[in-house]
Amino acid sequence: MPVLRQAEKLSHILNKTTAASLSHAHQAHAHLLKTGIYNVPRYTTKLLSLYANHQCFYDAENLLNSLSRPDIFAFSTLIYSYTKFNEFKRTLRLFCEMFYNGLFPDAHILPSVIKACSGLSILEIGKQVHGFGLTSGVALDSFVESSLIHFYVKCNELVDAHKVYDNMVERDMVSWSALAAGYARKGDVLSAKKVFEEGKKRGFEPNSVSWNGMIAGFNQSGCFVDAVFMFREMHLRGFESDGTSISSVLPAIGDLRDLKMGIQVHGYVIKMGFGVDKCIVSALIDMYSKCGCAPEMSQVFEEIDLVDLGACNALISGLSRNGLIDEALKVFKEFQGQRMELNVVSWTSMIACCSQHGKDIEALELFRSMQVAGVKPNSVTIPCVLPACGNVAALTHGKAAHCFSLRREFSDDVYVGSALIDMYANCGRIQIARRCFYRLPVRNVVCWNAMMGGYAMHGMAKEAIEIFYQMQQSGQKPDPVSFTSLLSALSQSGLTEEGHHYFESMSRDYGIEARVEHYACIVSLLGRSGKLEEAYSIIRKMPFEPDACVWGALLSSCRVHHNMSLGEVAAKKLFELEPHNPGNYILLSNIYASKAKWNEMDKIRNIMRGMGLRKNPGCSWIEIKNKVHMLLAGDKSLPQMAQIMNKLNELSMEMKKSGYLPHTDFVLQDVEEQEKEHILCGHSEKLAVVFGILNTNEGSPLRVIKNLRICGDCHAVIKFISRFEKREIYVRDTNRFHHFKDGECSCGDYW
DNA sequence: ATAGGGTTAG
Repeated sequence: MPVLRQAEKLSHILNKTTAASLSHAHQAHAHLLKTGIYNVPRYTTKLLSLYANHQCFYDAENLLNSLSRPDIFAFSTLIYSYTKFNEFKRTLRLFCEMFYNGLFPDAHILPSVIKACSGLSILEIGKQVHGFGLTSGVALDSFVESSLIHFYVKCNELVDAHKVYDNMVERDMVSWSALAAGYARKGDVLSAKKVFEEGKKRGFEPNSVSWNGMIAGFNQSGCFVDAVFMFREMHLRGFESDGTSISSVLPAIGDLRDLKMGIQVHGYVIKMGFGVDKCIVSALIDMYSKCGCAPEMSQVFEEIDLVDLGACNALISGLSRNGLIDEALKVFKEFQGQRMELNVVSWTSMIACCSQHGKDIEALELFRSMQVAGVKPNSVTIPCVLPACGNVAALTHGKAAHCFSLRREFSDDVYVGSALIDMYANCGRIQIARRCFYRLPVRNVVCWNAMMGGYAMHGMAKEAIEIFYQMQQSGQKPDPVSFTSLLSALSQSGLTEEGHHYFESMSRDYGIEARVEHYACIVSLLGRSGKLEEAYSIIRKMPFEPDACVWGALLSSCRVHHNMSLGEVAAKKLFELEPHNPGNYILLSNIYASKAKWNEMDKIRNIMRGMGLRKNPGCSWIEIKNKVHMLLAGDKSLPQMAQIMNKLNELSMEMKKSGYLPHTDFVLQDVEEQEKEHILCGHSEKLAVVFGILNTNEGSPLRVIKNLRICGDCHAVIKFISRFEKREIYVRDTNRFHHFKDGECSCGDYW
């Protein structure tokens, strides 16, 4: 067959090849191979683009590699497609190969290449591409420059983005809306609006992409008021919002809890027929959930014709946000049953829901199930599951999650890092927490606060103060949380003077007004050292209403220092603020008990009984050989209970011999006559310690975590055990570690 | 053939 005829045939096949039929492409490819017209760019380029649009990248690259002299069109076709399908690494590889083939990119290819650099957020490579563009002159093109602006914005280099913008000969709508959106995304409201206005001054009307970029940008940087403002402005200027603007503004409306506005937008959605848009529906569900409207949220979900995953996820997190944990779990299981392909967001939401609402074991179980289900946890999942590990001392699970992050290379993420610091500190491994902290290449305020909080929990005030100064030396300003951590560290160590100093300094030197949690810290700081009157006078001078935490801090201090009159004041307030919290009644009745005011004590107990309130069950966790054991006071079902009781008896004999007497106050009021005989009552932390002694090697330290405050009697008993059994014992209660060694405790006597 | 915008998890 003459070459011409063959070419015609090929051309015919290629023209027949629609997006739907790949077989024609393969046929044409075979034809190319058979004939000698392999290097006719017209055909190969067409074929390349067919392959690429079908995402048959293997075939496409095969074809490209078989060309003896691929031209620039062949490369640009494939590069364009790679970028279009987010195959950014392939884009960059091909870009390099172009140079090896002696070809130089033109202004048509660079935008795709730069977009790939944006997608991968690799600043260095992008800068090199930029440099090449400048030296070759290719960068003097508005398309290239716009993509460069976007690239620098994406890499958080606003200054460079602005430089590109400044050097442009002719700016267009795309360039200034990209820059304005960049400033909006960074939260620089003034610059964003300035650039936005400048475009208008030059005679360009913002189009829908410009408006949407601003709304989305403000939304992402937390400038919710500005996001909603832009949305309104857009309408005033006569722009109809499209689906994108709606789904960008709804989260902002939700965060502002602006239900009225939300309902208006919902109405608009219905009117415009946007109700079929997946993103909008998810955003509506999210908005209602943030406004606390669980029924409306569920209704939007009910009305969806074709349920999509985004909406399911929004529903799960919405239920969780509104405290409907069991509902969320039910819905999650239902979706699973309906063979819904749950993704990493679904699982992560569910895990977060459990770990945020005290269902730690469930969270750990879900984390395991998700991996069994073949869904890979990501850098958001890890910080959701780690607190659960910390709460129940599941160090092995925590370490596994740590290893997982190392393998997947997101252990350097600031949120993962902070959660790791927190988890290790909560599991009593402050040195590992410390190592994680110093390993982090970049730290934000959350990391610093986590480290300070860890030291606080371990009563290491000196180290906490050091971190407080280090963070400032490294240019990180403290935030309100930093002061909470710092003050609680000082409070744990009884550094009253210093605590007072930093409390004053907070507003004076740092411009941070004391929040209610800071008042709670300073009250417990003063209360701990017995300065109860001073604490009370601070409460009275507070510029806003003290909450239950503040009064609670005062009440527990009164309990420790046996101050009845102030204790009654605090308790009275607490009974108003949280009438159903049994802890407050118990504290007050314990104060009465310590003063032998049996009548008053009985009165409080009767009130409790009348309200049907029972003491929160105490429980402790201990991890032994990779398994977490939960111990409940008086749990008869524990297999080793008999052994534990034997051991307790043995210990109690020893204690009697060395003259130990239990506290005479509240502990004995709570227990059965028979148990009083044993001196050692059934409190869970004590059970956990003995359980640990029975099940671990001699000399190895024990780490126990308790959900409530450690009991005074247990405190003394564990001190004894630490000496008698020659064990280091760490017990963490609600906010700190008690380190028992050689009959001493790191925080001195019972607190 | 080329550039800019969206939902749900911390």
